[in-house]
Amino acid sequence: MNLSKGEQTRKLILDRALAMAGEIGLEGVSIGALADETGLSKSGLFAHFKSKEALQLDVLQEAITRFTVQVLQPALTTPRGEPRVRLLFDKYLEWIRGDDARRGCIFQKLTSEYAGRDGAVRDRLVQSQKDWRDAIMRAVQGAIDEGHFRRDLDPAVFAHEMLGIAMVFQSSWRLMREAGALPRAQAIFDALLTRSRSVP
Amino acid sequence: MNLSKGEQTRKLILDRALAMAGEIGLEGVSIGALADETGLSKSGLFAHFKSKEALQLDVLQEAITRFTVQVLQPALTTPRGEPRVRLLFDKYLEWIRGDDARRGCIFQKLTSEYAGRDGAVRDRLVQSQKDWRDAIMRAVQGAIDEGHFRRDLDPAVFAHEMLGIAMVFQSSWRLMREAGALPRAQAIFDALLTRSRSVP
DNA sequence: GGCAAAATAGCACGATCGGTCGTTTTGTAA
DNA sequence: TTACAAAACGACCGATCGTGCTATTTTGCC
Repeated sequence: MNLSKGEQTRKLILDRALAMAGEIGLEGVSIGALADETGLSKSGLFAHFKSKEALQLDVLQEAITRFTVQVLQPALTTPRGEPRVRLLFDKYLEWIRGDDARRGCIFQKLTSEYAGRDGAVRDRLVQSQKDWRDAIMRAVQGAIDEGHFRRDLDPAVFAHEMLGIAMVFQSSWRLMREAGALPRAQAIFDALLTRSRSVP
Repeated sequence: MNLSKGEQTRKLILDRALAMAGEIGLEGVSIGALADETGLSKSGLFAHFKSKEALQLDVLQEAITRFTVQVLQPALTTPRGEPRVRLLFDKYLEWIRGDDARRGCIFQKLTSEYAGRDGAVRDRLVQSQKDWRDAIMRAVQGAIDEGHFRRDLDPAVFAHEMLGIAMVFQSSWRLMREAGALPRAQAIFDALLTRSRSVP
């Protein structure tokens, strides 16, 4: 084990904080509740961060890192073109579905939470969302270059539509708890792919 | 004036609470801050509601009422078919854009806020969102019946796509603050209309 | 104008908020 | 094993949280 005790604890804190933020929002993650969750004392936990905003930024950064590993990196080892676009969407839906620990897409939560605020957290969030959309657009442009997609397809429009499908899926799945949310999202994305393909 | 003093004050409270909820969320609207905002004392304000949850439900109901007036009712006086669908979308974008007092779609905020919770507020929110989607689907079905839209068009899919366009618009407009968000959303919706029309 | 009812204010409560101390325990390297 | 630094602790700060209870003011009706 090459992690010092402090780094271990810090990882644990961020893990729990991420789970909490996914349920009650980032502002809602209080130091006291987080201390209870991790089994630390309030002051002991707080010592790892200079302020609550610094904690929030670290939590957001942790989410960005996990998103990169879980969604973006697998795409790099997938053939350029439509397969890569398709994989990005599939991994994105997986991310939104989450697991036992992390339920729902935390970025969507933070988007609503920080849309009306200012500050470092919002700035970092905006940047991450732009990066994500750019990654989609690059993959789409790749599919155009490969001849999979129509030459007159606008990557920005494709990205917009793909994000829309995912956002409604998140709403249907998490808030409404509809069983048919996933297949419907996949079907609509299939239709988007179909009308994006170049005519043979 | 046919409103009693209490009803007047109550309207004022709900108005300010709605504005606050749009910025910091419904859970974030504290009694104390709301009292300052309205010029009332904390206890004086609290006397209008039995609990904070009751206040939250009343605020949500007020939002639903305003949405009905601003988006749904205008559609009833618009010709059935594609014009009515188009107007629903336009009014919806207007609602999302909001005005000086109410910025952003409060339902989207509440969707993220209450996706992981349980209780009366979530239940009411889910119902309102289902009602809204049903309204879209009815309008689309009307356009199919009028012969404007393809017979094999799935109203649920159309509603899903329309909601997606609006949600990404909200994100682009409110969080990212992109100037081109509105025309892009309108262009994508135009494309959705085009491919939904019946071939003449 | 008087009077009941409604509306609002004042005050206090236990809990929790983010944050700061000084102190004690624990990990680690010599 | 000892010495020192890192980590965690408990107590405490002023402020605010939601929510009671009791006065006091304001309103609307006869």
